[in-house]
Amino acid sequence: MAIDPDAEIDHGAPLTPYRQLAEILRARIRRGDWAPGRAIASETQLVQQYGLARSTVRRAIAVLVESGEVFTVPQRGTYVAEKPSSEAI
Amino acid sequence: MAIDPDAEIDHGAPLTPYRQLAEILRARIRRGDWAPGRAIASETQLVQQYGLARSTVRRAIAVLVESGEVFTVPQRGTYVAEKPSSEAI
DNA sequence: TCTGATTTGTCCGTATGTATG
DNA sequence: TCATACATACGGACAAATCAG
Repeated sequence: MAIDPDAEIDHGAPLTPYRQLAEILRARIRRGDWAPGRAIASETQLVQQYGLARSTVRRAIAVLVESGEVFTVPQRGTYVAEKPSSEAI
Repeated sequence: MAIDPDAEIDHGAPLTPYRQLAEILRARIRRGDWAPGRAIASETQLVQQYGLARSTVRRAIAVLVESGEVFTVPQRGTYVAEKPSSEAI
């Protein structure tokens, strides 16, 4: 059961908003919205797109950083990590 | 993994443009585009070649000045430093 | 001496994005 | 939600010095 990359945040769902967003972003990366090495949407854009607080968006990103799927560069943005065993650039 | 001397600036990359340019210039010097004691391209030329603001170009040059790879002469240009332990002039 | 082109030096303001409270 | 701070990037403007003619 894959998560819908185009899903929206459901504040009434059992899963907390930040976990929902983490799953959505994960699905969007898998779909190819942002290629490895490229920046995902900025925090400001995600705040506007999903109607969440900045702190919530940052928490969602932190989940993906924790799992090594993305990495944040200070004063630059959040980037999709390169796949471990995949085709070279 | 050597940096490509012919690379272009990628504004979407994690590395900031001025750092990218610093690496490119470093690679070009190593390649021999400009010999030790010779002036590298002027700030204006670099602005045109790489599509960056002059302040960004200057910041990139500052990186190389900081590391002693080049030195700037006011109203003259930026020159490639002589190699520390190399053949004399 | 003068003029114009070139080059670096310096400052301004605006915008974006993250970091923090 | 709001505010502030910091780093980065861009664009513009002007100054000062150099050099060629």
